[in-house]
Amino acid sequence: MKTRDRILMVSLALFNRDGEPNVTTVDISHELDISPGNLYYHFKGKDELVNELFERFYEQMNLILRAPQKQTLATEDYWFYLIVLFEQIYDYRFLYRNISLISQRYEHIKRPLHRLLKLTIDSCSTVCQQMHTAGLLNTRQEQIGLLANSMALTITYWFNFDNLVTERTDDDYGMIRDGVRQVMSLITPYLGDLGDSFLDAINTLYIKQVHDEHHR
Amino acid sequence: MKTRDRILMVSLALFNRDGEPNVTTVDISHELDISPGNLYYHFKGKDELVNELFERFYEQMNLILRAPQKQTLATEDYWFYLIVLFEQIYDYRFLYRNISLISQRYEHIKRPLHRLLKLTIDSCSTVCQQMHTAGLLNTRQEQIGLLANSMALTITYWFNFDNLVTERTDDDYGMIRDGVRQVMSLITPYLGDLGDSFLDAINTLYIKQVHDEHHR
DNA sequence: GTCTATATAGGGATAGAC
DNA sequence: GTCTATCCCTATATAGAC
Repeated sequence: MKTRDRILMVSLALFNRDGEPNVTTVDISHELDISPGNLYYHFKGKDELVNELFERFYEQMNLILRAPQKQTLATEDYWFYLIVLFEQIYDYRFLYRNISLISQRYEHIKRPLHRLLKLTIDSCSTVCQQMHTAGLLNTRQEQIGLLANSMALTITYWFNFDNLVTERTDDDYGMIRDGVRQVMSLITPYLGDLGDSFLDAINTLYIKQVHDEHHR
Repeated sequence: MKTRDRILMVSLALFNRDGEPNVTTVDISHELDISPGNLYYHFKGKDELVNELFERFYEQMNLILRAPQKQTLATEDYWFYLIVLFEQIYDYRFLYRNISLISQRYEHIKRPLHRLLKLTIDSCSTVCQQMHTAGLLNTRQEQIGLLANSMALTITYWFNFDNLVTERTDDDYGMIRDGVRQVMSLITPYLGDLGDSFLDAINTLYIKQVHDEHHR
């Protein structure tokens, strides 16, 4: 594996673990057992490092978030869709952990990040609209905007919130599971009769997963 | 006004405007037209400054968040309650803007901040429980936990989210109004028949406020 | 490509005069 | 209480040898 790529991988890991503002170029090079000078041979500076990580994230997110607009998902796929989305964010959660600061400090990231957030709302909106059209979602038109906001807000800040409130270790997959569940809970009240059975299904799956983890 | 208090006030204003990590002790003293040395005469350092601001916030929040547990609110007061809560957070929004970082950097703040978040969830839970008992909230017991989570998450990150997504100027009162509306929207689907009229009432008030602002 | 050594800058903090 | 001067530390970044 090329040094350049190793730097990117280790940086991502450290940023996610300790938070981007708390990780220095010296920390990164030390973790890699290379000299700081070497790191600066591969990257002009910390900026370029963060920018490149963001770029990779951006490409992926763009694909994921635009998927619902390209083709209507099957009902049973919404669940899966959320998992994919959460897993992607989880991999680059450092970007969301100090989102204001990163948006301020890294000029190149500011605009595309803003676009991603807008896109997240749009994507949620599209999904709701599709469910509404399919007769699944029993909601008034003006509620959809608010609902999409709530979904996007939850998606954006879930790991942040969970991290502050619970005592989970950072690599706990339950973070993702609970995040998906939390977003789902925003939709269930609009599902009408389906809602209850849907809720039961989620809870069964939820309890099953917790059970599985416990006995692993 | 004593210098010590002026320092606190100006610090709060700068933290809120630019974000705590971007404000230095030199910035603060410069804004006050005093020397950095003078600032350090009144406060041991930036830590003590932030800690004291947080303490004031903590006292207030404690009072507000415990109110619902002390006595059941009248139905029409929930709206008002949310406004009070959002206004308090707005005054110290710098604490929420970089909440992870502040929780990491300021050891003294970590635990009480954690308690405040827990308390926020509890408070939301209590309110939901009360509405449920009063027959207003048509929800299954296990949904209340998730609902309280969503409310707390929205309350915690609203200004953050709004700030990233909209182009509002920071002193726009609409931030608070929309935040309240967003939290309310989480409850409305459970209000049954009342929900629609409630939703209409919110929207009327909302449109009225926007209209008023526009013609001020 | 990688190293060592070092420059630079900024923020936090103190000493001592007034 | 307030100021000036200054120190220290840390993080970013560069120069030049290997």
